[in-house]
Amino acid sequence: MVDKKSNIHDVARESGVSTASVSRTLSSPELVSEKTRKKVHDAIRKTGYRVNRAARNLRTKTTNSIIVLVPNLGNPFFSAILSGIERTLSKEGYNVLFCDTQNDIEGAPRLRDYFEDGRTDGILILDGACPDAELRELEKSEYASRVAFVCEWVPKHSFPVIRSDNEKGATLAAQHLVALGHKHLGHVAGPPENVLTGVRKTGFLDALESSGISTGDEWIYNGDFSLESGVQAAESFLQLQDRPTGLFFASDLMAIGFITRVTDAGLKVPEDVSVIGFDNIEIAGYIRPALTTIRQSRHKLGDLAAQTLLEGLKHTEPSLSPLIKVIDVALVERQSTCPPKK
Amino acid sequence: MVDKKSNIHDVARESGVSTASVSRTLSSPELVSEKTRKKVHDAIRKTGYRVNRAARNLRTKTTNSIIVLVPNLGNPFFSAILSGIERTLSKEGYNVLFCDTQNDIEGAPRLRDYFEDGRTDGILILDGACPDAELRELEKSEYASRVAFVCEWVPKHSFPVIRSDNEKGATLAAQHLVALGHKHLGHVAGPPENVLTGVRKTGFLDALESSGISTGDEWIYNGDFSLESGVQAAESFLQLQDRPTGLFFASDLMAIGFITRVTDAGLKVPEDVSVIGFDNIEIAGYIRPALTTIRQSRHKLGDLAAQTLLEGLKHTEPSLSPLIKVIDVALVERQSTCPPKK
DNA sequence: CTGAAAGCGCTTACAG
DNA sequence: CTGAAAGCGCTTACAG
Repeated sequence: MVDKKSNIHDVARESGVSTASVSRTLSSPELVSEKTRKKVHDAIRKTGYRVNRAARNLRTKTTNSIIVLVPNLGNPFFSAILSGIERTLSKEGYNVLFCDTQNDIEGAPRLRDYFEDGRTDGILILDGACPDAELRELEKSEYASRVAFVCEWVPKHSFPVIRSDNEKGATLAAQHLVALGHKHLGHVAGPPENVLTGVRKTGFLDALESSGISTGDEWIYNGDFSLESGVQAAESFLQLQDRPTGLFFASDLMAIGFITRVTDAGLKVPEDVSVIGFDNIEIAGYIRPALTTIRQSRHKLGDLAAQTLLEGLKHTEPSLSPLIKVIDVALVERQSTCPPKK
Repeated sequence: MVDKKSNIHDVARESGVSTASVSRTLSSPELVSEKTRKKVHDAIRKTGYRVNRAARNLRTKTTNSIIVLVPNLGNPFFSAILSGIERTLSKEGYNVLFCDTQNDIEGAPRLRDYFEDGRTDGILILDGACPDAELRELEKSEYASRVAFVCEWVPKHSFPVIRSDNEKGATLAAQHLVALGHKHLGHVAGPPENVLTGVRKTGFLDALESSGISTGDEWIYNGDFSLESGVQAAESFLQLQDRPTGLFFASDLMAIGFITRVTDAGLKVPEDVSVIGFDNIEIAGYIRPALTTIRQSRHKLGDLAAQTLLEGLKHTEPSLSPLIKVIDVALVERQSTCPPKK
């Protein structure tokens, strides 16, 4: 029954109505009589007609697509977030394009070009290292309400940000360690230029102060969130004369890399050093000692980000006050923390 | 200098040539005199012109997009493959759309619709559970050369398949275990309906036979590739009267789940039971004991799949003999295997 | 090498 | 409620 690809004219002919009526029964059925609707639907079934997206997009100046900018698609940390984004967006009928921002360093279009291209209706950015100039340009443009940040963000911009409650996470980590009796603590942070690095570090130190622990002599190490940098942190830790008894890591992967290296060196976790991570990636519960960590609801993050962006597409004007949606986090106590040795 | 979005007419006016010349200098510059090209490029710079994709797509009946069908975007196993796909495709100027096949169970278009929609130029499928009827329909259609499978596949179809050398991987695992002196072996496989399950299981058993080990009494357990199913396998293993001394797992995640559970129960890996995985995911080298496994080049898999599909887009006719590209695998020896106890 | 013009397949103001 | 017609922004045979 189907063979040659059919277009709206074929359907119009088949059903004996105008192309306008065909188009309307598809886009605004309430404008069309039931009788016509039925004829059109029959004809569509008979012809196997499908609306041509390119034509519709050209006509309506819309793309039905959302671009997601990810710093590294190969990093499993993002997978749950992306899954949440995809689910919500595809449910609303959007195509989801993923762009790895590391890959197209060279020929990458400027952010604004994605819009002027007619390539996207909106952009979701998971990359805090986004070029400032391009963001400023977008901010002043008519596309300002079509951009949102997830997880990471660039400070001093007015785009919505959907992120975890990093401050609370860091505070929970500090309080947990303090409650166990630790006094000499350390922090393995992300890279200095990353937004999350500052927020989590400050949150951790502030919470220590509030708990009556004078800060200033903590051991601080800057990693890059990866397993390997956890190993590096361990190397450095092992050189220390006076080692902290408890450590807060800005990512689970770094915590895991650290535990592995330090265990190989003969130390015991948590007896010799308590370790608490951040993220609660799936494997955290499966390594031994099972990792105590801060749970981030990554799926929810993606979900909410998609919803927020969709909301933004409806308004032409960007919201006046910068919109920040903070997702709750929680301490997940497992085996990698315990009271310090006397 | 840029404000209102400009179109090809603006550029034509600005440069004093026809829209045809503008279009040509962008798409087929060799057809245009250098003088005209220069005028056009100047005008483009001045106006900030960008080709409207929807219009070009409509006109050329092309989409410049490739759809990637993934069974579960949240599964980190796929991330490296997707990264390879995205890199290769975006380098060639394609948009990459990811669709989670679990998500859109309901409103998912039939495969053929993605083409008739004008939504894609090609489809890359990572999901062996693809509906057979839709594949048959595609196979007979004009789109037959625009589809390729990666990692997994559906048997008895003529689409290209880009996959790892699963047979060799299973053989290497068997030979490694046998070389260590193991005689009583077991296999934790994927789910029965998965293509990889059969291939890896058969490869393993055949290699055992060839090594002079009579097969038939191995312990076989069907998991689903996940950490949790590795734990389940361990539960079952612990009940066994006469336990195998060496186990081959169809995924690293299952191997890791198994090690964790069995270690909690007081067994020692590898002394009490040798474990070998499949995949070589990054964490495999960081757990303890470090996991002996079979390396799959996931990035390369994605890369080659993208190239193969792109190649297919150039030909109208599907290749006569089904195209199968097999990527080499290798044994990665670490700490989770050793000779059996006497 | 260049331009005028048709047309890709839709949607939607406009008129009835 | 319906249809005729314009037009979204390109590309490309065709003629010169």
